[in-house]
Amino acid sequence: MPQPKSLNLPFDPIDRAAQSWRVHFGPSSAMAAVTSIMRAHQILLSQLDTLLKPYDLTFARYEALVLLTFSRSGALPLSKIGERLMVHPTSVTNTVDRLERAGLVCRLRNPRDGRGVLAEITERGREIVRVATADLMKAGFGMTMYGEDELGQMFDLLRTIRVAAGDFPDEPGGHA
Amino acid sequence: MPQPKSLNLPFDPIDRAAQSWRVHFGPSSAMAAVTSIMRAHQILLSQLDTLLKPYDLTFARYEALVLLTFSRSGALPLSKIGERLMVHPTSVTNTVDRLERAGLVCRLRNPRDGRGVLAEITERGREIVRVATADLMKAGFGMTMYGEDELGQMFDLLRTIRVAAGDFPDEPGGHA
DNA sequence: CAGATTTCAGAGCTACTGATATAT
DNA sequence: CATATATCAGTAGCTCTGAAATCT
Repeated sequence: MPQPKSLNLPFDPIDRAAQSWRVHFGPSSAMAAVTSIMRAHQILLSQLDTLLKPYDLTFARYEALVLLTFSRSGALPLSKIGERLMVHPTSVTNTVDRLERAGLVCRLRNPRDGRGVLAEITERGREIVRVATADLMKAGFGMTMYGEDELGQMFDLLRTIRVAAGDFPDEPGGHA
Repeated sequence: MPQPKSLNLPFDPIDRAAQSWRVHFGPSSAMAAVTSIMRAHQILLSQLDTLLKPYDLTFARYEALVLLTFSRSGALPLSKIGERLMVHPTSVTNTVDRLERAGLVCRLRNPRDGRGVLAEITERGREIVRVATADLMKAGFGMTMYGEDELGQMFDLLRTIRVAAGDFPDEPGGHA
């Protein structure tokens, strides 16, 4: 049984590892939290990619498309896309390549900076975002087991590590 | 600037995306939580792999080594390794291949089941685990910005999605 | 023979390095 | 000229599918 299928273990593998860890090395809460994040990521990515597969999208490509939807003109420099999505420049090139081949995006020379390239979402791209987003929302982003309060707690908790990593300054002007 | 380096944006990109999301599609707390998990995973993996690079280990290979350390005989069937680490069988083969080539593990035919193969940690493997673990603990697993209580909250919150994914039954016999 | 374990070949995706062409 | 933007080639990692060999 690969990933998407349940593990169906009779015990929590992370909790068990944490117990062994405590015996062998000492305090293990950091290790348990890290491993939990890794596993949650794996579960979510698997579910989201499965939901998006009918549209020949990965979550990364979907995120890029949505970002373009949010922009006023429907077009953004590749550099800005990489910045917002927090991905490597070469990954952006690759992502836009795939989206362009699928006709969901087209490349334009940046009129305000000859060095740059804009990715502009096409009408077909907008349509795909509409239906894919409807699917994702129907599936609650794979987070239907959580209440609003818990989702907020998770965001707040994980904000700390993102601030510490230098993603952005820790200004109190957070979410409402 | 690649991944490990800070993004240094003047704002929280996830929070900003969540605001746009709310305007365009509606409630966005699930989306914000998912994206936060994705980013936290990326940050942590990058930091841990950097810490482990001097030992020619990835976090996945390190986890496998540690698991063997925890076993009584220092040897486990590959199938059991995949189960505990929640990774695909072919990934286990690959992981053990790399560890074996590095002399940290050796393969043995399972004496109790001719179909199976055991991975047994070598003395050199144990030594590497010792020093690598010391490094990781010194770095607090990249989680030094959190207190014990927050690490516990994170584990508890993420336990819910792991249970929902069918990893293990939701018995109250959690951690103490 | 049905089922479990492992391996292999091959594909896809993301990440990164280093080099390059272009424009500022 | 030094810097920024994007691309390309190549490497590496994990994941997964499908097929095969081996053994229970």
